[in-house]
Amino acid sequence: MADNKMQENEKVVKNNFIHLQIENDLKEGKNNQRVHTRFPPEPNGYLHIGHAKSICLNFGTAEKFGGKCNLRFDDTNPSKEETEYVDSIMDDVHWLGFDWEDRLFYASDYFEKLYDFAVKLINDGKAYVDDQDAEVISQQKGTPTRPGIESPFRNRTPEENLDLFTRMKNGEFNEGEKVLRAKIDMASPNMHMRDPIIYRVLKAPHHRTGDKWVIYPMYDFAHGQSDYWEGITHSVCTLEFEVHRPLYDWCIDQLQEADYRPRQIEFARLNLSYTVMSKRKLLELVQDKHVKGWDDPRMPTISGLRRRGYTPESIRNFADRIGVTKVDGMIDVTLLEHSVREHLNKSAQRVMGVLNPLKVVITNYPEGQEEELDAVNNPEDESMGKRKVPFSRELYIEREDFMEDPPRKFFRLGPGREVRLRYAYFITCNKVIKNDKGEIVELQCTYDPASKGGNSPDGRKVKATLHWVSIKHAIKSEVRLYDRLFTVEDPLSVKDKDFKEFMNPEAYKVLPNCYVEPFVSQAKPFDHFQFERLGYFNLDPDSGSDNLIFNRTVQLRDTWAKHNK
RNA sequence: UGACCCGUGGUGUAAUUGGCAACACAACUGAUUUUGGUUCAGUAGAGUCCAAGUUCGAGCCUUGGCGGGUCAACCA
Repeated sequence: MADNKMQENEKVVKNNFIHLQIENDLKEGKNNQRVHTRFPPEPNGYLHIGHAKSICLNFGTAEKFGGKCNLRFDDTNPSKEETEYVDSIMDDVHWLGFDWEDRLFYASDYFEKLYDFAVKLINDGKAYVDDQDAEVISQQKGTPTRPGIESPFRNRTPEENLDLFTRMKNGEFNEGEKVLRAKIDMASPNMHMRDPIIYRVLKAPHHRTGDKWVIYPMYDFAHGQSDYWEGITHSVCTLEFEVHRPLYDWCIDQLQEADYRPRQIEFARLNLSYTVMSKRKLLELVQDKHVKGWDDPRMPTISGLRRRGYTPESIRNFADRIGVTKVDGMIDVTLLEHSVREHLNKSAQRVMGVLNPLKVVITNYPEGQEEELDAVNNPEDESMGKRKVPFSRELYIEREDFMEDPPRKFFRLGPGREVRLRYAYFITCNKVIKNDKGEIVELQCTYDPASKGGNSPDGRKVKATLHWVSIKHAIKSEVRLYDRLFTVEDPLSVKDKDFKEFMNPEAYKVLPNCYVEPFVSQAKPFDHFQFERLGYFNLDPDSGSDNLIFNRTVQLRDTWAKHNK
């Protein structure tokens, strides 16, 4: 009883400072007790693990308070945005396990309303058309420590402004020739309040509106209004928008019909050790073909992680574990890796595989004889059942599992040693056969028929249990092994130009001659398996029967090194 | 020499809103184990950036320092 309650409590999403603020707003009766969030990606790339944090936060928060969460594409810059990205983003959000139902929006849905709103600002004398070019405007803006100076076009009449803005809309001006600016305060200590540009001429086709528009609103001008029109109550974004908040609020203030106020709340974006997350850099990796695409398993994108073998549950658990604060820190990847291991350890089927085969002949096992042995699919979950594994005279074991001259703490096979073949028999190594080059090519062993299933009736113990496959029955397969893409612990410290120098050359390896149990061939894409001492793997959905080995390798290698000291 | 934000073990988050700092990851030790996995038991590690102040009592409040971050795109 008490235990049940404890477990329930553990499942409840951890409170964070945003939840506390919302509870407070609710207590004060704000927004008619509504909680409505949104996830607003710009469709200019694939979503990555950092976005997953935001998705879990926004959708999770809505869920927690019985509210709603919209998906809105912030598509106000047609030069960078593509439909491919829109599609992938929708796939990824769904895959993570969240649903916007019928609340799919685009900032481009509001182009008309945004235009009308800009006209209203002009009529109110709160916006003006500036004829100066980007460089001049930038210079007049001043610096963070020095106030700006006013544009000579700042005091045009509303009539003149309206005429010019209309002509901007009609395509009479070229890019860069004219912009619409909000008239706020050139002396403000906040750079964003120094007459920010709210509309610019951009003669690029938009992925949804085509060439209907040649002027596009800027982020600051579009975001708050979009929030308002969608009924968003809590507009959660990352820390770098903190200084934009006064402008966000200013825009809302101009909405005279405003019957409620969306509120911007900022949190720290995710920084992960050994992980490059900048969209610009990821795009570069894709464009320069350092990886095979946005969903390459080496990428920190959600689709990359998915192909890498990560489960949605594990990513959601990770997001919950790291919490939400305004502290700009660096989270250790091991926490992410722990989250998958935790989930996969419960859900992955165990199967035997040999990545680097070494032939073993059981000399006292009759030639031509075969048998099927029982193997459990998951020792921690009996409901996952059993399978039959074929056994015969000639087997492969992992080359790493044998050492001719074993060091002190090596427990596995060596000359004269006895080990267990998992689910099969005890075997003892009697003879090592080498080729001309002195390489070990075969091991001759004897088995103990009495130890069938893996236990000896005399109670004899062995120190190691090995994976194996029957050569005749095993399926030969190409296996791809993945490791961390980058070698720097703090990728943020690396200069933009140099980041590729820190790519890990070992991050991707193809192992051509691997062997797995026949059982694997029955698997479906995204079924997860676990190999002894190699970690989890899953079938790659995009290349037929190839396998991906998933990331525990490094850890286990380290473990062995430690024991070997 | 501006504005805004942040500062708790190695890392990330907590601390009943002022009551002697907890949890997870990582590390280490030991036990169990038909995966050197898992599981279990345990150890170590911060006195909360610093300094004053208020208070019986401060990680939480005040002031002043120090340190870090963000902002000067017709990007989001």
